[in-house]
Amino acid sequence: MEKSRRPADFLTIDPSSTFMTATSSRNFEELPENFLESANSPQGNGNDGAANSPQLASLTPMAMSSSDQSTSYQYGSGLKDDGPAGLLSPLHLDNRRSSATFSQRNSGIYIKEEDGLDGSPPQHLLMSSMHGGQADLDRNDATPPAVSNVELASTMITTILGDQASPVSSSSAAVLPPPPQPAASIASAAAAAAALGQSVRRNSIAGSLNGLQQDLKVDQDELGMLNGSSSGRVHNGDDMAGYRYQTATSSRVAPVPPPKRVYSINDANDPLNAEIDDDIYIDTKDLCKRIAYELKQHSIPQAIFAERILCRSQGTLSDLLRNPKPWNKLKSGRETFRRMFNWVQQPLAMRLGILDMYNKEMNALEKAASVPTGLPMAAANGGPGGAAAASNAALAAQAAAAAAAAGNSGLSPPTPAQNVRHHRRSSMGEDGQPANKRPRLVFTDIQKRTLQAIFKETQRPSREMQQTIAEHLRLDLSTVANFFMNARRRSRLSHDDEPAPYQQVEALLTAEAAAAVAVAEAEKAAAAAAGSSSSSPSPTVPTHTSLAAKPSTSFFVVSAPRPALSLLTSSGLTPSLLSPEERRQLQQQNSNNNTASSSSAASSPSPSPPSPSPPAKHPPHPQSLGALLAPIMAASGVPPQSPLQQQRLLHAMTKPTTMAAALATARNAALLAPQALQRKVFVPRANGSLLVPAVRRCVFTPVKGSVGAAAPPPPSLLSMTPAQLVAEIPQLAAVPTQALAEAVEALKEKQKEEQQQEQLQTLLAADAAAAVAVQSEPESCH
DNA sequence: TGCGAGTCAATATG
DNA sequence: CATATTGACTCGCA
Repeated sequence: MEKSRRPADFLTIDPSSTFMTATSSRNFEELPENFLESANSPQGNGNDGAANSPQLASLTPMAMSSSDQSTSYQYGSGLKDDGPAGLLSPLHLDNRRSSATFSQRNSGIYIKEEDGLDGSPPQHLLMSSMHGGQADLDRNDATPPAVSNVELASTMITTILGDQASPVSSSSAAVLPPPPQPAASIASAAAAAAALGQSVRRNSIAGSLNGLQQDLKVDQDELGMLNGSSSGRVHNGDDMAGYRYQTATSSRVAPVPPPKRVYSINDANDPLNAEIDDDIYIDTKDLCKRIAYELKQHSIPQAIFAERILCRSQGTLSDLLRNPKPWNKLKSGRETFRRMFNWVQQPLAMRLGILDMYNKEMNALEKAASVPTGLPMAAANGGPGGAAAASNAALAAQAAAAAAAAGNSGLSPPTPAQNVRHHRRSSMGEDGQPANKRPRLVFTDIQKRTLQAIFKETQRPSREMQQTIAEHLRLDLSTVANFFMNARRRSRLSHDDEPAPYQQVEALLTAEAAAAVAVAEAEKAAAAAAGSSSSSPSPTVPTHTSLAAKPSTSFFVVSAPRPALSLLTSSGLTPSLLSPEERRQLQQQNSNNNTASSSSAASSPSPSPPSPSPPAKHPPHPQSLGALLAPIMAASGVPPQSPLQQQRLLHAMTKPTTMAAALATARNAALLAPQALQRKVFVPRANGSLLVPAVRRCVFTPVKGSVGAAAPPPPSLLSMTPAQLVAEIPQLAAVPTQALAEAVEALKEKQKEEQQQEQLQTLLAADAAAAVAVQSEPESCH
């Protein structure tokens, strides 16, 4: 498995120590349905990972209370062996109290100084602040409201960090005017804390790390205690009032000109831009779970988080959260996950504060006077339970503080993706004139079905084929190209769970399983007929007992997938891709000009497109299912099948495999019990890999080779091995095995292409009428 | 130039 | 209203 990661490089999130705690049962309803499952999966289980890989690092659990002491707190110094670059140095805190200690010892952000930033060696700052109260804040149903802690915590922070923060000067805390309100003091404290972290990082104050850690240790312990017991409140009971006030104050305080949303590519001041060592492997899956949890926990809308933390759109975030690519597969996309990671590493107050900071920034930018500045998260704090309100009050204050800090500490907006669109095509013209805002194209059902069906057959159709498709579906070529591009990528994405290396294989979709098996069957039959193979081949490795010695001469199939049959019949690869309703509609619509309708009314809509510009190049093929099958039946001698069987046959026949496969399918389909499709066969890969049975796809691995000198064998022979071919056609004995094999493969390829094209024609023709009918709606495709 | 990656942002959907 | 979907766009790379 390529997924196997070097333990040392595996940075995962320990669900058990983060949101998978006894925190509260109420949380579970907000968690992904498979949350427990996944959280306890080996991959996601920090404990397991920790056990197996002592260097495995996990996300710091924050805002969590748990008696679980066995966190995957593995920021061992050995995590990295490149000396000073030891990312993620551990925060060694004692565990006096379970909840507080737990979060304490795991909290802190780990920032790696960039090597080239200031010339100093990479340094790592362990910044941690008032998250002592996080546990309580989050555990709002199990702990008395931790309210006044804010003040105490702030004081504490100020005391502990203030003096270190002061030297920061340059960009952050020093800029802060004396806060006029008590709340502001909190803000300044937080600002100091934040600034400290940044300054430390910025200045690479490596030496201060140890001392700071010590201080933080004490600080956190105390904070934790304080937070866990006190009940006062800095201000009155109006959390949001206080918060808003704070926000407003900080806004005033920081007369920073509306920071044009200019993105710094790499702002060293931004903790979210903290570098993550290349050797670190972030478990994006867990990260996303964690993020999703955090967002829900604090009622942070995706849009807010996406825009203010990640500088991405809501849709992007949603997509990432739902379909995170493995870290090792990410390229520039790591940036986004890195920010997520860094954000989640922050103390709770900081996390929320940053959000607010960006919020304010945005407000200033957009002059959205109507937009309340309050915390986006749990603003109304309808959060479950009254305790939540209380704790969130404290939280809000902290957040406000952090916000103030962040807002004045030079925190920069997120780093933009290198390839984000910088100019929206839908840009409003001057004076709000809605510039040519072409409505977004939405494929019609027919278009989509057709495209998807084709995609199943050919993930990468040739340019010509795309052109044909575009013509038939009345779409732009670019649209078709985009579709396949997107489909490929998203298909790839959705299959990321599968063994990646195998995806490099010329992967063909499910229905091929039938043909694949048929091929095997045909081979077997041929072999038997030729009398060459004395004994029946192994059920799992049909006919290929002798092929091990010459793997290049043949192909195997990997795992005929279980769902093959059902997919075969439902994949829509029938002459019509229409639903029954659609068929009815079309039959009605076409009843007028539909004179020579196909014989099979049930499955064949009128193929004659009444379009003004019919695709002359590709005249429709009024073929019914029966008509399509007839030749096959005749050729194979297979008696008429049930409709379902016919569909299977047709499907198999139209697969982009070889005609041999189709014929073999036809010949054997009747004999093939559904179980037959579950047989396992194997594909010898160049790298020796094999697909596992669970793989959904059936894979052919045709041998690449030049066309040999051998005469083209009949289609049904293409599925044979050279030995079988020779047995079948003695004349071929003179042909070298290798040449024979190559010739066969070349022919297969050729036939495959031809059939793809034919199939496409059929497909398109069959749906032409429907497509036209549907597309003739006012929407028009282009 | 074509493709893939990463996104945006309009729309769907719940 | 929040989240999910998805066609199209931009950028980097081979």
